[in-house]
Parts: sequence; C-alpha cells; structure tokens
Amino acid sequence: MTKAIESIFKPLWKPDTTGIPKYKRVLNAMMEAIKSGIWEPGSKLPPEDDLAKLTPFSLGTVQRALRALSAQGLITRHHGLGSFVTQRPRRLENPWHCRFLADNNEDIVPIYSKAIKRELMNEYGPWSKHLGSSDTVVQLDRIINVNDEFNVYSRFYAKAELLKIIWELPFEELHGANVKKLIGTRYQLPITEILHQVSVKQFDQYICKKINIGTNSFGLFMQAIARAGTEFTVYYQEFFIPPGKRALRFFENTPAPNQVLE
Amino acid sequence: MTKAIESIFKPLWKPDTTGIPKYKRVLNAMMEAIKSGIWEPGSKLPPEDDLAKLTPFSLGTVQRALRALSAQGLITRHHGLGSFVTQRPRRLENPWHCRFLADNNEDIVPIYSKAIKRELMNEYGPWSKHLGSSDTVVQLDRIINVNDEFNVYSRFYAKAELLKIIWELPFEELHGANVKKLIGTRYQLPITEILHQVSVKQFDQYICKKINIGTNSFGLFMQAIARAGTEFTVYYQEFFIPPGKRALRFFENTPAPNQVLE
DNA sequence: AGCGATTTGTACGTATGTATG
DNA sequence: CCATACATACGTACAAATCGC
Repeated sequence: MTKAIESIFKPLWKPDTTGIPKYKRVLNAMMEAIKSGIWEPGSKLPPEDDLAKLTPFSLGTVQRALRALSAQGLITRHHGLGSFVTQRPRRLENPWHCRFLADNNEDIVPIYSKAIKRELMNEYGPWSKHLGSSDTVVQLDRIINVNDEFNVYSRFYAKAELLKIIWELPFEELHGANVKKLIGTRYQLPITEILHQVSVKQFDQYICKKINIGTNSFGLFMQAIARAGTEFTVYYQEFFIPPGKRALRFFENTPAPNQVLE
Repeated sequence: MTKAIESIFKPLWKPDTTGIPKYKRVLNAMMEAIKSGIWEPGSKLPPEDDLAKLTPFSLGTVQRALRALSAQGLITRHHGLGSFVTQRPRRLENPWHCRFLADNNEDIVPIYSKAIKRELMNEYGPWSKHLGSSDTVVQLDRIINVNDEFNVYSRFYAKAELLKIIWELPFEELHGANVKKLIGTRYQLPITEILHQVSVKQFDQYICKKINIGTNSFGLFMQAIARAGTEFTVYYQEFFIPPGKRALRFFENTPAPNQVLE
C-alpha cells in the first residue's frame, strides 16, 4: 500500500530535465495515480505533510498541487478532515455524463446494473425515429440499482449489425458492465455528443413491477441519444426513474484537454 | 485614473469583520472594478508589486488573487508583459442549455417569461449551498409560458451585490427578457459551465396555483447552477415543470475552456 | 462540554527563475 | 545586456475545522 504510493512520487526525486514546474509534476503524478486506480475513488489521501515528505519539495508546493487538483474536481478537500479522491464521470473515457448525486451534492452514488433481457427486433418502435426503421435492432433491458436505494429500468437500442457485441457476448457478461464503456473499448466509435431529454410520465405496469414501485406511478422518463458526428446515431436509450429519490445531475462540461502534461 | 484605482482598494485597509480571506477580498475588489468598468476590457493592470503596495497585504496574497482571476477568465496574464482585462471573456453563447422540444423532436418551442416577484433575502435557504450563506441574495421569480401550452415556474437566485442589475433595473424591464443574456451583455462575467440537476417531486400549493395545475401535483424539478471557472457560482436557479407535457432536451454547448485551473 | 491531536486553509517575506521588449 | 513583470518555490507561522477522548 505505502509501497505503491511511494512509487508514485519516485520520479519526482530524479532531477528535472523538462523544466516543468514542481507543483505541476506533483499534480501530474497524483493525477496519474488516480487515473490508473492506485488511489480509488472515495479513498483518503495522505495528509499534506506526509505527501510533502514523500516528495523533495516544500509543503506549499504540494499544497498548490492539491489545490489545483481540487479545482479540477479530481479530489475533494475538507478542512480538518482530509483530501479524498472524487469520482466524476470523465467524458472522454466514460460516456455517462449524468449520475445520481450523493447528499453532499458533490459526489455521485454507486450504481450496479443487471441485464435482464436481450432481443432482436424488426418492428417499428420509438427507437425507429432515431436509429432508422429499416434494420434489425438489438434491445437490451437492464435494471440499474442505485446505491441500494432504488432501481432504474433501462432500455438500450442499437442497430444489431453495428454493435454485434451486444448480442454476441455471453449474456452473463452484460451484467454489471457499463455497456457504453464496452462499446468504447471494443469499437473505435467516437461518440461526439449525447443528447438527453427528460419528461415526467406514468410508467406502465411491467416497468413498475420490475423496479418495485406502485402500479401506475409517475416518474422521470429520460431518453439519451448518442451520436457520432451530428448525423449518425450510435444508440438510443430509455430510462425509467422512480420519483422523489435522488437528483440526477448532468455533467455537460468537457474537462480541459491539456492540463495533464506540460 | 490612479485615483479611481486607489479607491478600489480603499476598503481593504479597513480591518476585516467578515472573515473572508484576504486573497478573496482582493479578488472581489478587482472583480467589482472590472465589472463596473473602472478597468476596461483590454486595459493593462498595474504590476503585481504595485498592486501589493496598494493593499495592506503581501505580494503572494495578491498573486493568488490574480491567479484566480485568470482562472475565471476575467484577466489574462503574460509572462514578462503584464496582466490585462480580458477582451471578450469566454462564455457560453447561449446560456439556455435546455429547451422544450416541438413534436418533430427537432425544433424547439417558443417561450415567454413574465417576472412576478423580486426580493432581497438574508435567510438561509436551498440557494445557500451554492451561493454561500453569508451575503444578501436577490431572488427573482418568473412564470415562463411555453408555447401557450403550459407554464413553468422559475426561481432565480444570485448574490445581490454581484448582480446589482437584477434589483436595480425597473421591474417592468425584467419581463420577457432573458436574464442570463442581460447578465452577459451588462457584466464581464464569463459563465463557463452550467450544471443541471433534475428530479421528480411534489410541488407546493403556491407553485401549483401560480402555474395553474392541480394542487399537490408531482412534476419535474430542475436546478441549474451557473459557474465562472469551476469554483465560483454566478447564479442558482430552480424550475418547476408540470408533468407530461413536452420533453425537455439538454444541449451540450461546450465552451472548451483552455484556462489553467486554480 | 472541553481539550488535544490531526489536518487543511491562509498568509507572510524572501529568493530566484524566466519571458518580454 | 538591462529593466520590467510575471512565475515558481521555500520555510514558517498561525487560524480554523473536525474528530475522538
């Protein structure tokens, strides 16, 4: 554990050749550690003093790096408590850009999804408007458990031919996986924008039963349309979210591209 | 000239009662000066040393304020040259990030807003979390008519001192105007991101009556948080949207920030 | 309720580095 | 090369929030 953390700061002890300011070198090292998972989301960082001792630099320098990390949203700092790794969906790696908020209005709550149905379809449906009506469409239904508090029903649609993986993969492997991530790693599909629409409507019996809420309840209905370019739709998705639970936050901002290096 | 600049920093010489950190007091004073036009866009600020001498604080403190102003996009700094008031601060073109969709799922429907209440407040409330709890807050309530089909109730909150225009402007001029646009043209405040949150909840009696829906109806509750930089909140807004009507679409206009954060 | 111990937050003064004109 | 002006860095000190005893 400590070994891993020490290794993060090892490179800082070597004399610098690049001319990068020290506080940025510290920042980059820590950013790398967070991204690569050495520090997991939610975990507590060592106190400033300790960090400073792990580097050949002064406390103030380390503090500045921490302040910048906090401004970038990678860590959250609490006076008198400590610094913690936050988890914010990063647009580039993770096309999720809406998540349920924790009580502190800052962190996001964990979710776990379970695939429950997969079908190939040729009919016309609400998805046709977005995916086109001519081709075979694969539908994947999942139930997303949010922080063990409530369930969300999700329907995912894509052209079967385009996303072969969805119906070729063993069904079990669709559990828990973030399908969008799967798409991202497996295909080189550059999803450039995701449109979201929300409205309030009455859920049908099937949905209500599946997510364990009273029959004919009203709830939040969200649609997401993921596109590559402005024309081409990669997938279309529907979410049925029970009322009154947690607020859903949209992260519409892309993190600045080049603060990592230099 | 110099007289005006000196006057900006006058208040800093008085002993602080509020507990606001010095670097923030410097920041606020300069922000005020830029907003109000004492420093015009493009003009050069005095060098760090001079600024420090104009305040009772150290160079480092002034530097930190300048760094933060730069991160918020209000000033631009050039090594060896000087600091300048940003010409056209980077902001979202259209601060409306979401609109109601027409039936063709493509166009947006027209809206018209009417101001119905304006108040100054000192209490603690849901806005405090975003705007801070110490200062006086101006609240502006409006009813937004959507395509003559239904009404949305909107509550707008901002620090009174920051957005003087909201409560200094004759009440009638707040009708129909896009307040955000007003802010954009009148002040040099670059809104770089707007966060949105949605949830479904029961509206209170007052709201229901104002937008002509049945008492105790459920509906879509949306919150919007507009920021300059990643830290500073410009305003906080709440929307109460009746159920089942039209879908609300979120557009992503990314302002592509290129600023170094801190 | 009080009192340390821990930990982050702010601030100062000073020194040196580096880009610009 | 020089003066100007921003950029980074250090070491130190104290303030303030939080937690556990």
